Amino acid sequence: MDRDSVDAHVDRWSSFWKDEPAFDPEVEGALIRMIHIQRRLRREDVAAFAGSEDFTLQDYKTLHALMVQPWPTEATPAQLAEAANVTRAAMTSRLDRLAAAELITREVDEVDRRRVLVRPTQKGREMWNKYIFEGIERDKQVMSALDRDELVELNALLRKVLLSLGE
Amino acid sequence: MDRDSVDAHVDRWSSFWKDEPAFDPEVEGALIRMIHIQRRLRREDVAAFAGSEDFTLQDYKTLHALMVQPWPTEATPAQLAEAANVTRAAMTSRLDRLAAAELITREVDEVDRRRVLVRPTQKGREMWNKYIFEGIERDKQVMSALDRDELVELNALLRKVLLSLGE
DNA sequence: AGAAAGTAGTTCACCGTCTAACTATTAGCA
DNA sequence: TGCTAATAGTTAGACGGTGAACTACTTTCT
Repeated sequence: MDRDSVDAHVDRWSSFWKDEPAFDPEVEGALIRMIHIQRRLRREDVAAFAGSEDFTLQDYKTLHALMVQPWPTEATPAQLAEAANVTRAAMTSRLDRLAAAELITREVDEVDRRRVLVRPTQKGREMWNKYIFEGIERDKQVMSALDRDELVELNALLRKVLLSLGE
Repeated sequence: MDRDSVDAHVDRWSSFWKDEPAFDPEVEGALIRMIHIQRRLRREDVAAFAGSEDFTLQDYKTLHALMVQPWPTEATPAQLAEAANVTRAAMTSRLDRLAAAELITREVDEVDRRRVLVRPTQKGREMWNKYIFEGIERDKQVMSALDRDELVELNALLRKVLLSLGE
């Protein structure tokens, strides 16, 4: 098996801390590798939206968080903020943008008038459709080194971690 | 094997796109799970530095990027920017903070006077030592669901992906 | 050697996100 | 029923990051 740059990094630290049981090269290696994979994917996503002026990657991610909701496709700002991993305050301005572009609607929930229900417009659905498949394709490309069995195995391992964290 | 929230998410989309070969639930599942694991870890890191006013998580990450360099422990701002995944402009202000706190020194490289060499001070090394082990401990906790063989297997899979990306 | 192109770091203006109020609404409880 | 606490969303101000200039220095090419 070939070695990657993370092996070199982790080896250095393993020898530096050879008497220190706290440092686990396999744990650090796995986490650093995940960061690198995410970083690569993010850079490709940014590049894909580089020319897009009035529909940014951030707009897309927000719209995606909405479109990915179970039927009926709607969510509160708080839910979208959680999904997009930003504060509700940040989500407010993101939704302002999408609403101004008529990609979503915001409607007060009559059952609980504190809540707002966000829904995609037809235009919003079409916009999402225009980008989602390219995104999926980039995802596939990034993971293309693994065959089916390996992907299944990878998911089994990651699932185990996630379940242990109580999500 | 138990199912996690990502399974539910991916299953929904699999049925929605059952005639669409582009969508690969294993690819999407793996990437989303990596995001969730990273997010969890980040939140714990943020929480660990919540009370720290004059030495922030960002300060720590920057200092860490430096301390992690091979001997002699030094780096240019550009290298640190790459490691920390921020622009050189952002790294300038980060280094300003660390230099003001006397945790690093900045010195013009006499061999190539365009370059600046950043080095930790004794105080910087001590500060890093004060936090690094807690960080390692958090990392271990997050991955504690996997035994040794599983960690090795996980790294093998991630390494394969990373090598295919040409890093 | 001298001009042009390239590179490293910094500065600046702009933008997105965060924290901390604040408003409106609902839930809990005496 | 009323009073308090909690919750959802928004607003305002501060902070950090980005991209684009700009300066200083080095490399390349003729």
